[in-house]
Amino acid sequence: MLKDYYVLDREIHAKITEFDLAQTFECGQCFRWNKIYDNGYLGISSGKVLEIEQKQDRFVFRGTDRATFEGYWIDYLDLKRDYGKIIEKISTEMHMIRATEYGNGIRILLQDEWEALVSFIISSNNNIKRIKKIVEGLCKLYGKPADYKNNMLFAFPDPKDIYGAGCEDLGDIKCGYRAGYIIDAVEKVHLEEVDVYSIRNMKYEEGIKELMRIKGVGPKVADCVLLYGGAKYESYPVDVWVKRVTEALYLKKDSKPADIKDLARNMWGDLAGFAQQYLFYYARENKLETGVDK
DNA sequence: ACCCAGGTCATCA
DNA sequence: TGATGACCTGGG
Repeated sequence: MLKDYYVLDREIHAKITEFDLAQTFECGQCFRWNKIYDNGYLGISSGKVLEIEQKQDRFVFRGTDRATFEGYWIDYLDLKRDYGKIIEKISTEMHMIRATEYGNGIRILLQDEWEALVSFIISSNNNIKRIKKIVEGLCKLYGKPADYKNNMLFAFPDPKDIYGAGCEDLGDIKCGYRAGYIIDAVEKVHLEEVDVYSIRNMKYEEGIKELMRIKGVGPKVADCVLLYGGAKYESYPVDVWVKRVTEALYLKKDSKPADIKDLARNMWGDLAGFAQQYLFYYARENKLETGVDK
């Protein structure tokens, strides 16, 4: 966790344990952080740009100031949470011990709810590379530009920025049949038929029901939005990878999503979301095949 | 050509 | 409720 930090020459220097940029930004939870040099990432969230450089447990934050760092990025990067303690709590057997050792620097980001909603609508039946491309296209089309050291970044557009557009207007971003889902989300959120900005104050089940009123939002997408944008850490999104790895390690093949979620709830309780992230990263990075633990 | 990718929808029993 | 196909798009 965040130990101490100081501001020097418009840079913030900090010592943070249990934090790795590559693991955190490439574990599949977010789509808008890019590596710009070795151990350096550049991203934008809620219209705020941030560059982060890492050397072991030392970090340098650039492009921000003390007030924004304290008022926004500490929460976004979840720097106050003791991940050592979480790892200790969920590592009750050897598989999770291995997974948490492998991804011991993962942190679950507190993303903007609306951005998480649209991003994970786009994620359905899709691959991460193309998801990133489509999200970026949407931002370039409707988001506010912000330049940073010769990099042109675009904020994720608000519902009002996209409202009025039709599916045909999204043609250039190549999101296929998901265009209709995005437009439905824009309309329902903009017209306040769905209150995505209140999911952090709702109970888990309530949040699921609220989100699933949008077309293209099923159980998996709703789980992701609640975990990554709603801070609902009991959420256990079950996608092909998590299904595969959970079955291989703890269950049998062809289990039902409900059974997989029950197991997660029983084993990890309100920390299931963290467990899910370690398992997902572990399985995907090691390309674990069905039933085979390499 | 076929299958897959951080699934969901419509349809049918 | 639960099972079955179809589905934009791009890469292997």
